Amino acid sequence: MKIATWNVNSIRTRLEHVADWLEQNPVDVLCVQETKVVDKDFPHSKFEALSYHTYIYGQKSYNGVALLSKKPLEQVSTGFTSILPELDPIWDEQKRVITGVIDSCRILNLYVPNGSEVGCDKYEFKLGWLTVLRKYLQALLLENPNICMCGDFNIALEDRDIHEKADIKNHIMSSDAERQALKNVLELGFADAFRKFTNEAGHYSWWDYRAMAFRRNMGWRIDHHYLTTELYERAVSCVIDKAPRKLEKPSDHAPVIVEF
Amino acid sequence: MKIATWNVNSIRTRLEHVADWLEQNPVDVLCVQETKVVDKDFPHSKFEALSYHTYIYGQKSYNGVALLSKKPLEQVSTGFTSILPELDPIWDEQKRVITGVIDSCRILNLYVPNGSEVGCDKYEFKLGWLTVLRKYLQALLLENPNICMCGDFNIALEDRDIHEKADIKNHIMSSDAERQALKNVLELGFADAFRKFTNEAGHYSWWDYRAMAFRRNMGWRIDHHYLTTELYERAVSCVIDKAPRKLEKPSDHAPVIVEF
DNA sequence: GCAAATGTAG
DNA sequence: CTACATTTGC
Repeated sequence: MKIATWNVNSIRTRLEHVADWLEQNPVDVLCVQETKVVDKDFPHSKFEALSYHTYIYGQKSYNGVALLSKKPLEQVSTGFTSILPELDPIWDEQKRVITGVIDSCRILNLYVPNGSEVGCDKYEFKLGWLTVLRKYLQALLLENPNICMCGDFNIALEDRDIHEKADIKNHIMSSDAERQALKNVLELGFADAFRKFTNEAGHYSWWDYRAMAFRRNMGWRIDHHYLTTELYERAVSCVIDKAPRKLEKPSDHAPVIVEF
Repeated sequence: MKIATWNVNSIRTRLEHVADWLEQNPVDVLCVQETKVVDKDFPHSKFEALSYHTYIYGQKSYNGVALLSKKPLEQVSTGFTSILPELDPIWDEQKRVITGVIDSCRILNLYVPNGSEVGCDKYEFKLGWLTVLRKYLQALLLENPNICMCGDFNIALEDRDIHEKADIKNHIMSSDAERQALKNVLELGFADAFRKFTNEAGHYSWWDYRAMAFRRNMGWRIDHHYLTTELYERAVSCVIDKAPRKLEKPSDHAPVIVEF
């Protein structure tokens, strides 16, 4: 089974890129982030024409996630509160979480808050969101031993995941508190699929639009597949496809594909 | 000699349309309105590559006029105040006037204010601007017996120049005061080149982007060539080229070409 | 309906 | 650097 994750930075603007990529890379499930579209305007038909089922959780302008799946998904749910009803609804005001089950494997598609800059209100929201994610996963794990948690985490967990080694501790996406908050999540029993196969630095999934970052390979590896033990054992590959980032008007992220 | 006028609604957005059109229609002078660009950002090189000289008078976001000429122009000047220095400088805050001489013929390229709606401040400004234009022309005529005054006049002088005959008197671009203000200008000795050759209604140069106006030919003839007597006698054709209005992302105006 | 500017987010 | 919303102008 192949599961891909891709922050497309607007599904409508990137519609041709995403459809073309799916035709070339007929993965079982594509986890999409930053759809930036309300549900009534999601371009279902383009993906239905490629024989994909669509599951969406969108909002106006910002955020928004979707699952595109060859086979129908089961037990689809959106947001934290559908699993944790007692939760403060503020955690679902931004649409960042969608999940479904395929072949007894729960696919969890996340768009973790960016956090803007270390110490600001959005940064605190990001850290809080990750503690909510931990609780949410504890609930999921009770029912689902096999979870593929993927998406745009907006965190580079290790220095080898970042091109720039200077001032990492004060930078958003690599500060100690962010890394620790993510480690606290992973400690529930998740491992990084990409690092099962590749140990070197220099592999990234996101390059800022500014300063010709892609041409200079000044990137960050912030899009991940975190797998529970059995799935991690079964994993046979995890690769970043830089090709779509080279197209005209690309997303700033590249798709990442795991096979298990 | 062929002189064209075309409100391009942003020279940068329409750069390919205008360059392609000039290649297909190598007129001697193209008078451009609504360039919407400051002088330092005008795309000179595109037109120089087509062997055109460029003379510009632009501003940020709004208005802006340009002359594109195969042969160098002489006595180029911009704004009313360069000819009428005693004039209140408010009349040149908006960049709407550029002129130059070729083969003893003065080409005057105008972007007359739109006026928004009858009776408002902008409407009064439009009427005032036309009285200033009259004074400006009186000065020009002292030196130049042959003047081709063209551009976007934002006035349809006769009912046959408008698709819609209802409520014309209260509509911007066809109110009595606007028509009279323009007639007062023309009375200095100008005649409408287009009407030398075509008497029927149904010929327009502008169609609103809204309500599928072009598809329904709900247009207005507001882009004109007004010629002094000798030029009018020499004129051999005056045609509206609707082809560019049919392209993807067109200007709302079509070019109009006079030959004399 | 379009184009441009501004502001926000990333 | 890019995407989207909003405002202004036509």
